[in-house]
Amino acid sequence: MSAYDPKKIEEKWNKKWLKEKVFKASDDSSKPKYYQLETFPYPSAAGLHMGHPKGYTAEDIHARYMRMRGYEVLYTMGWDAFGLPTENYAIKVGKNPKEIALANTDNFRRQVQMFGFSYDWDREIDTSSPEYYKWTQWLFIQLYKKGLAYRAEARVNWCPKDQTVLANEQVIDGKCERCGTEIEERNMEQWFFKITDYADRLLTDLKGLDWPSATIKRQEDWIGKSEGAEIDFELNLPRPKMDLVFATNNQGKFKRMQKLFAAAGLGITLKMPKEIGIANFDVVEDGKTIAENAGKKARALANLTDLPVFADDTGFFIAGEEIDPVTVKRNALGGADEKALTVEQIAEKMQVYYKAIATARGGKVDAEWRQALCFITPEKAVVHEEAVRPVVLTDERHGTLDPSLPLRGLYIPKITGKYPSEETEEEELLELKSLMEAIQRLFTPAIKIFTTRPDTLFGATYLVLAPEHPFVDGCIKQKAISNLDEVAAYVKVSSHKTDRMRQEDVKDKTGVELKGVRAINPVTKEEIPIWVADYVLGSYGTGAIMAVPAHDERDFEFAKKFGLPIRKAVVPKPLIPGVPVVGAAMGGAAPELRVEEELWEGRGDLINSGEFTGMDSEKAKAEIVAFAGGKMKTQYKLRDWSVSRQRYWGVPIPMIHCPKDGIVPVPESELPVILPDLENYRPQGMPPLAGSPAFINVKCPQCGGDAKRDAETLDTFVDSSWYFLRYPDPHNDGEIFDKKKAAHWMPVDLYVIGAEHTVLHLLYSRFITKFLHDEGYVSFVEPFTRLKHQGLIMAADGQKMSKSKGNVVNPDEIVAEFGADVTRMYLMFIGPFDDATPWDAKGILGVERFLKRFWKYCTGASEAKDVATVPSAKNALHRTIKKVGEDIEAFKFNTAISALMIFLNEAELATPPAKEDLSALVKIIHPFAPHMAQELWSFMGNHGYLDFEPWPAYDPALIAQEKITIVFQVNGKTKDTVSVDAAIKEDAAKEMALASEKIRFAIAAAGRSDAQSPKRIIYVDKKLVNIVI
RNA sequence: GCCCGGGUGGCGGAAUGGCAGACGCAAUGGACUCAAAAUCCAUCGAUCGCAAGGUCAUGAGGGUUCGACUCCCUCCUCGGGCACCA
Repeated sequence: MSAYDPKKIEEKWNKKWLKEKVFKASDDSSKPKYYQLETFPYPSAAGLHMGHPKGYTAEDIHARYMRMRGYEVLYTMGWDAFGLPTENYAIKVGKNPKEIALANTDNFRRQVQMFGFSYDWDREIDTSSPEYYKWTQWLFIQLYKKGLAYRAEARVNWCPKDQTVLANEQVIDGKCERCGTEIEERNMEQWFFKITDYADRLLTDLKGLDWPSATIKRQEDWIGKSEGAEIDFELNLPRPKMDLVFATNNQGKFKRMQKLFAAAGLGITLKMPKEIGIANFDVVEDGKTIAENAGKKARALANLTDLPVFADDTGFFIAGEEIDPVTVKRNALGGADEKALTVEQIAEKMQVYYKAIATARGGKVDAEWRQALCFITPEKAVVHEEAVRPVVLTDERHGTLDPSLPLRGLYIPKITGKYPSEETEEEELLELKSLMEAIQRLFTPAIKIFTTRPDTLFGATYLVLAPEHPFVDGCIKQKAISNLDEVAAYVKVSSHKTDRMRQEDVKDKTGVELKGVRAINPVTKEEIPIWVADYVLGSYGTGAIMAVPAHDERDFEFAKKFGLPIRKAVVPKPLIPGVPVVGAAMGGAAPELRVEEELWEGRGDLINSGEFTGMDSEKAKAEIVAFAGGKMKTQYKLRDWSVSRQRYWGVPIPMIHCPKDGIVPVPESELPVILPDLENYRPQGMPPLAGSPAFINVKCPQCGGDAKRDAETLDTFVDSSWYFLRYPDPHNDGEIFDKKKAAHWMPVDLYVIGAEHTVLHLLYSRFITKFLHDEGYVSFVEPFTRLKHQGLIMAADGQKMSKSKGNVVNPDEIVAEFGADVTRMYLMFIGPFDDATPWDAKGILGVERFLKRFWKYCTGASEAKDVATVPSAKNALHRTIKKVGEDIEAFKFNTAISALMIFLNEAELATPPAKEDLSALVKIIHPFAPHMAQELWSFMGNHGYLDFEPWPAYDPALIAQEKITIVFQVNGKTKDTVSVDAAIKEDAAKEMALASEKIRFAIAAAGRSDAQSPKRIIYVDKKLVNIVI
């Protein structure tokens, strides 16, 4: 047998593997499935960098190992080929992006094939191919149909160099993630995906995933859930008298409501539509919820008048399900003729129906009666409110529901115990008290704030509004403040600041007071000033905060700077119960703190807090919120996903803008909307596609009139947020994927991605998966079961590899010099898989030597050494089989390789191996160095591929037979080591220890020459004996 | 500022409560050779000692334990992330 010649054998096996489609994954194998995925690369002009083969080799080792363990492995490759760098590069070299992308993918394919990764190449996908992006477009349309893709004007990040909008996530340190240019902010109309609808599920479903904890943490942080409360601060402004149109044609209802409004003393005159000259007011109540129905009615009327509009709808929540009486009646009657039934009979049928729902939902019949309101202001701002009251379904007026008794009433309101028709006006007002309170709140000038610290409400000494808060704008427009110019100037200055600039001012807060208007602290009833400051963000919460300078560092700084009052509401818990913390405000008066007193942001006991004084601050939160008339509220930092890009090389957005019908999706039968070849695809202040009349001008699919296509393309993160669902069925032209095939292969069992993808790609992919779940396409809610990250390969100097630093190691050169197997193995041996480790040009020599020696050993060219004699390497082999298998599963490839090296070091000293042992050895190195192992396998006279040979089993008995080394210690310090039988017992070990010369010597040296007995002897099984003296 | 990870020989790293430095690189000495490369053998944390052996040592300091790289506290330092989210 000749010497190890990687070039020759690697070419040979790579060709065979490809030609014979050895790694084709079968959709209907009887073997258990295993789906492995790695981030498909962005095929850049630079070719592979060393980080790619590091992650890919790990996956390939795992894939080959799993095949040997009897799994049908789906392991694939594809190209995330759309995107800016390719487009920019194409512009630079004056070629078409498509040409560039094709050349790049060809190069990438050549490179990954050179490494011998065991992909099923028949499933290769390319996001820039119409076959693929047809389904990206289809996905967009599905999201649009569900209201999850919407257009809105928004402040966006604009990269002036790339001439496009970027998602918040693509802005790093105020600069473009791709090109590093400083980002500008602009207001533009954009497409968004409503990922915020999934915020809570994206958070809770993280539990139970086999992901690195840091990645889970980063997802959680990004979603940014905060539990707090919304509290209204009334203003010292008079409540306006006003007319309000009630969106109903029902005279009876109108009269009752009119009386209620009058009785509540709100200064509001309720009018019917016909009173303001609107005769035909009619709306179909087909909303999914009562709030939606109320909204529909209000909106329909609001389009016809400039007066504020009010609409209501009523219904029930029974055992968690919302149902309006109209629906209940329809379902309860089940097609029966209503006119043929008595009122009692209808009531009975309805109650049976209610009961059935309740029983289906776990037997609980407790229910809530709800009245949903919708107000629309003359400025078309929409406000929803709801009044909720528990009711009990009864058979008798005050009894409980017993299925065996005859059914009577429909419901009994809890307070008066009467049917609505029997109530007096006062009683009805009492019943609807919470509703009237909600109305009252709506029409009382107030500012709604969000806080996570409602427990500190008694310490709120001023409010702060974001400069973009509508109230600030209102104050300026209506000239409601005395320092108009000052406020207007401040708002103007901050509107020119980017978020980035605002952040730079963290330590120097600015702001102005709205003079002439004050807010009322809802619990202290004190009038407090209102300020405008850009340290409050308009885009989070309600854009307004209550400032509690004693318990919030930002408010504290602001209060110090502008001389605002600071009042303590919480003091730290006393260390000894009952004894107050020294320095805390004691003994009553003097709630005002001096500025130099420190702030306390932690939990504690309430002070200066009226009836809540003395309570634990955490426990007081909910009670204070209720007391202040606020409500608990959960906020998320997560924002909707902006997906429009004003560039060429991406997926065209499959939407049509019709002057008559508005936005109309391209009919699904007309997909894909092909990205056309353009003469000029450079961005020039507008999306390149807008410059192509042939593309843009189109007939509206709805009315057939002239319309225009959307000229923007999709963020490439959309392409990659579903690609893992395409591999199970990559060539399907009739649907996005076959549900059965997806159900068979998904979810992905193992996903290896770079640490840079821990937020966006994962979040987006999880969102799309959940959406497809909700649409019934997949049954699971999380796409990736187990996740691993590969650490970077750094340059030899410990720096990141970069072209500009000239420290890049080129995979082509390394493979040409050492071969793919050596390169693969060194990438795995270099350090722990998820650590960033520097490339050591000399270090690879060690792996090369090892593989050469391994080759020699297996081909019989190495002679047994005369230096020492190790009778058999069999025990060591079985120990190694165990170790290598366990390490592959745990992604500890460096120690797996080290175990193989240790084995060879020992085996070379032993007698030549038996054939079966040699076979096992070749099998366990195969995942790491598959070309060499396969060549050895065939040299040993075998046919077929190692990938389908079973992974060798180890014999635990052989491992147990091995001698073990046991340690003797005196006072925890090792004094002697002996090799003993693995089956050694405690008594024997202790005896041996006490008999040891070295131990006796050590005991004597420790000054106990009087040979007194040890205080204690500690025995750890198969490890040590420790003699304590 | 806050949150997460790290810090072990000249270097990459191993050991997750039980022999610190596995495995590999580099280095030194030797064998082979006319010579070099390749290969093979030996040494290889510091320190004291002729030696046997001792002492010190896992960023620093404290603690828990029979025993700590490993667990706890304080601090230093490097890397990454978030950054006025109320």
